[in-house]
Amino acid sequence: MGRPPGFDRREVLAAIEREFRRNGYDGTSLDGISAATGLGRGSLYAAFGDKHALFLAALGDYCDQDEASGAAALAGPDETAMERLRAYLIDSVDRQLNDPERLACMASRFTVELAGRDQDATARLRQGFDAQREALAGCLRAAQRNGDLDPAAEPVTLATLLVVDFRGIASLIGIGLDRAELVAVVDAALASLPVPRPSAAAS
Amino acid sequence: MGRPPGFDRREVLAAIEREFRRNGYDGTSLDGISAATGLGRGSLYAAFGDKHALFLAALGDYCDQDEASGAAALAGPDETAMERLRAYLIDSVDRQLNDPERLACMASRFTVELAGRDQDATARLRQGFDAQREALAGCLRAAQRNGDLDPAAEPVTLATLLVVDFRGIASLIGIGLDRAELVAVVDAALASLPVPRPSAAAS
DNA sequence: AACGATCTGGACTGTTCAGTAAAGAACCCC
DNA sequence: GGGGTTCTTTACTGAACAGTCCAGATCGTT
Repeated sequence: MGRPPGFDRREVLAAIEREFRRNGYDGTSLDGISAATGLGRGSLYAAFGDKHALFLAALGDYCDQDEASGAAALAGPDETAMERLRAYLIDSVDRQLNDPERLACMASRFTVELAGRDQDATARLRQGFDAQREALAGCLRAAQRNGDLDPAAEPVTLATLLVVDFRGIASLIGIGLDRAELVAVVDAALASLPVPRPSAAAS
Repeated sequence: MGRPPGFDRREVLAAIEREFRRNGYDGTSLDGISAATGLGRGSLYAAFGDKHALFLAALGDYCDQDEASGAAALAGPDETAMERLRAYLIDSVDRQLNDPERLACMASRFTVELAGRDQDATARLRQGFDAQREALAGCLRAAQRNGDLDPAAEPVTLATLLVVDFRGIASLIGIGLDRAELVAVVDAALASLPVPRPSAAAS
């Protein structure tokens, strides 16, 4: 009963996410969001609440998708764990490079902008960080099982290092590094993972 | 001739820098800067120009100091190059951890916030990036000369990787990683630098 | 086809913003 | 100590902001 909403929630959230991603939290106005989504302010307030709630909805939606796609990209058989790792990192570089505005991902951007200021956002970002790190750690454990990685290495620490690399690269793309440099950095990061001791030969 | 300014330019720039660093570019108001510096808007405009010029002055001042202190911390005899490298990274972690608000450094913050939007700022940040990378590359070359690092490794690529680590860590401190984790990541990053081939024994 | 519930979009409010202008205070030089 | 130059403060302007509200449009239900 009553009139149904005339918009697709996912589409609207995607447009909102892009608006925040481009302009930052403070730099984004409700007028801008209204223009980007085609919805009036009244509709936005009725559907999502105030600016902060609106932002959290967009951030949550982004994180949900990011966590799911990351976990999917890194899951698979032990034999190809290292390949998946490289593909995951290269893919994130290319996705940002191919973005029409080369915008950093939501996570990188708002971890810097909102940490220590917006507890709700920080909590959601922390959850995303944990998920990304755990997905990477799982892939590293697979690589260890396959003999591609020193079994004595601590997967969580190395996974943290990879997230650090991931975020650092996302930050620095905006400064003008070209694809070749970025790929070289990714390869250097992967090449530097501890190889198995010679005594413990691989299968 | 005429009345001299009643403030210390460096002090004022430091206060302005902190204000921008805490609130971001869009989140910083001239009222806030006025309160933080004790100067009226008129004085600020007369001394530095508009908000953008004011920001660039603070950013430039920060970068100048950062580049100088980084180069100084990484310069020294070949024998202790690896120690300097570790001290440099640990030191940057501690400085941010000890910051009363755990604010990320100017470079990390504004590379994310202003890339692709503020050409002047991006250019200055790029210059800072190049300086940091070159200082790190110099230290890596020293380590190579001392036999601590594979002489076949490309110092600039590894230096880029270290800047990536540096920026990534700066981003992630805000998310709540504790010091032990961060130190472990720094050590993992350093441990993973390519060691010399066994055939080429050190001096 | 008419009702009522829900959605929609524009108008409105009070606040804050960046930037300007002018009046007043402080200082150096002569 | 006076004059002129520079600094400092305050008040002001027009625009943009977040958030609210309501009249009208739209659709499922009966």
